Amino acid sequence: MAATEISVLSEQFTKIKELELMPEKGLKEEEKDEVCREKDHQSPSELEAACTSGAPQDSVLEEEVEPVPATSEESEKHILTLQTVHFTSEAVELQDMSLLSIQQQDGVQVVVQQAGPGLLWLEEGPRQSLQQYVAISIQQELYSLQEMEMLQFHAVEENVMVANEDSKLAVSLAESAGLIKEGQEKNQLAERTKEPLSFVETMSGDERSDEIVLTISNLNGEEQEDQPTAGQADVEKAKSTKNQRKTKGAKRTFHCDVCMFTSSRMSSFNRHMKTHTNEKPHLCHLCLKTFRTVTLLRNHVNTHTGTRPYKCNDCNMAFVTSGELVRHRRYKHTHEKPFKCSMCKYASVEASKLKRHVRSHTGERPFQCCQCSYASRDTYKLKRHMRTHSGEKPYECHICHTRFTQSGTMKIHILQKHSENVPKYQCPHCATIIARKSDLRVHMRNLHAYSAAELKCRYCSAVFHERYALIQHQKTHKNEKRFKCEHCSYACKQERHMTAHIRTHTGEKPFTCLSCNKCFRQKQLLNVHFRKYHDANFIPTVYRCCKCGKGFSRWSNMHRHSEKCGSGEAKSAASGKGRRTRKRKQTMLREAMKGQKEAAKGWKEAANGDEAAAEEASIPKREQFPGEMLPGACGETTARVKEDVDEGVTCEMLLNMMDNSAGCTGSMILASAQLLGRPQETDNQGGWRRGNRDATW
DNA sequence: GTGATTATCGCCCTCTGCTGGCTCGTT
DNA sequence: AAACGAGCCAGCAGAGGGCGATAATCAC
Repeated sequence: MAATEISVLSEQFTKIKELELMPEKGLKEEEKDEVCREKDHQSPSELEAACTSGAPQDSVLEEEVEPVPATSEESEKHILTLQTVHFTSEAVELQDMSLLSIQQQDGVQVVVQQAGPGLLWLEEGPRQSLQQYVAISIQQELYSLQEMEMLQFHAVEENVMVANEDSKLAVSLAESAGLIKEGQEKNQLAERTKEPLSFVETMSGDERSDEIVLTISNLNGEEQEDQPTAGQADVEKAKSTKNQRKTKGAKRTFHCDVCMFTSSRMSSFNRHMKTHTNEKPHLCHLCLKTFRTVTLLRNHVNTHTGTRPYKCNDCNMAFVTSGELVRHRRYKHTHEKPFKCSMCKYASVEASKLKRHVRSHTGERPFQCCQCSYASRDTYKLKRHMRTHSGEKPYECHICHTRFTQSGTMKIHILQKHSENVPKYQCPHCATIIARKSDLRVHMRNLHAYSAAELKCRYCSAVFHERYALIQHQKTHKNEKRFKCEHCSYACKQERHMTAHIRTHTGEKPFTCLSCNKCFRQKQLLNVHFRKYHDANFIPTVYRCCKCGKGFSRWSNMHRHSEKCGSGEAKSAASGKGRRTRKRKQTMLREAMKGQKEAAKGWKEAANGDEAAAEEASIPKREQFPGEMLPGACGETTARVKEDVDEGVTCEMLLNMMDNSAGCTGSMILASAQLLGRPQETDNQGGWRRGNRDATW
């Protein structure tokens, strides 16, 4: 706290008037502004007080009160102008704790309380919670107290410079009151309490008016950085209130009534006052823009001429002002960062950057969006955020003209969409390559993060703590023939297959032909037998080579022959493989392709199937997979049909079964027709053409 | 009083990371 | 066909760097 000079005549007391509250931003937390809120209740008239009992009868209080902004945007600083009240010291009994109570017109009291020898307290305001004490010594010192209670002493020591002709005496109020030790710092005091702390700055007022300007600052409050300045200055007021206050015979102090500016130099003060006016006498002859100072004009003209006299020795940058060059060198070359964060290792070149950084520690968000609850820590983020409300997308891709709200988003877009050498990010834990780093992070979080909960395999008892490991493990169960025969090497994927297989070891044949008593292991085999030997309408299939026309009772024999003949049988299968590689864009096509896959797998599996059952049915396995599925055939149905075939059930058996089944679908018929190699006998909907069937069967 | 220096404000930028919708492949 | 998973992608915000401009202060 800068000491200020005051001039208080001996044997004079002063009364307080509240001169002005400095308007501030409305973003301050209310708890910081208790003092101000209290003051808000005070109207100018409230501050007009009259001496009550105990006050000298011959004293006349001259009260000048200026309006207090009645907003919640309280100031952390208050200017109290003390005007001398000319009553004599004899009129005041300097007894301990005597009071000079000043009754204000509307009932609000300003209590002038004598704290002790040499001290005068001024208790202000109607509420005891606000106790702005100003202790004034009879010996010309002026002090302040926020709290004077012994046990919760919150007053802040403030050196009050006494602008005396003979001496400037800085006396700590607390020291004077004997309540705190000499030299105790106000910061230490601040740490001792969480209650708002205030201190008083005293500034010498106009000599003739004997005004003393007190600035009460809330020590717990934050700095006034980034707070809006006072409202637009009233130029006339500024001119009329050139408070070139000075102390009696001492160093003059010039105080701006528009803002808090003070200066001991007239030139500085005058230069400052020009900031409150629109006076810009210096004209640029190139663009007719005007400036306040010659220096500003010169810098501006340099922007026209491109003159940048301050050149960096380490790079080709040049600047208009020397300050810019110094700062540039700190950023780019010397890396000198004088502003260091006390809470982390951050350091910055500029103080404003440190202030901005500190908000990341404090969580302060002074910049509130007017349309939503968002608040940002700096102006740019708020401005950027406002685009979400306006829909503005100022950044456009020069290639595809897509627009973006942020330049970074556009940059990523161009890099990923329009660049050739797109960077890829390899997952360190697996082979996955991901285009964006952030997505790689998501990948690692989802798949490679340790899971405290046990991730159990759905097929076995294995347990994992990483999702990726679980997935990889479960893939090992895919196509796994989990049912293994205890008596041989046979294995299959379905339990019913194993049941049928076990009968080959036990010899069990539960299905008996009613006509000849022949027994079979599977019902389907019995059905085939019955139709072949006991059904008069049964016509055996003859497979003919498409090249030479030779007939065969078994498809496998025909196929083996046709390969030697150069038949296109094998060729058609190869062309189907090519189609499998095409991208499936439509559901029908996908299903068709799936059916082809299943058919191909079924073919392979059939080659390793139950030869005994096949022999028993007298139909070779390969006859069951003559070619590809047509588009539209249900893959699942094909798989089911294939599985039955795998058990030794022939296509004819299946068709019979389906023919007698109410649940028979077109796709099932079509699948069976495919398996029989006679898709031409189905209609467009997969239905069996009864006539053809009858002719064949 | 004036120029130089320093401090401050404000703006824009980049880098970074998270989020959720979308798309596509798999189940 | 639907559910689900995973990568792609744009939107959005946090944090900090850099600089233009101007006011305040210092030195002469």
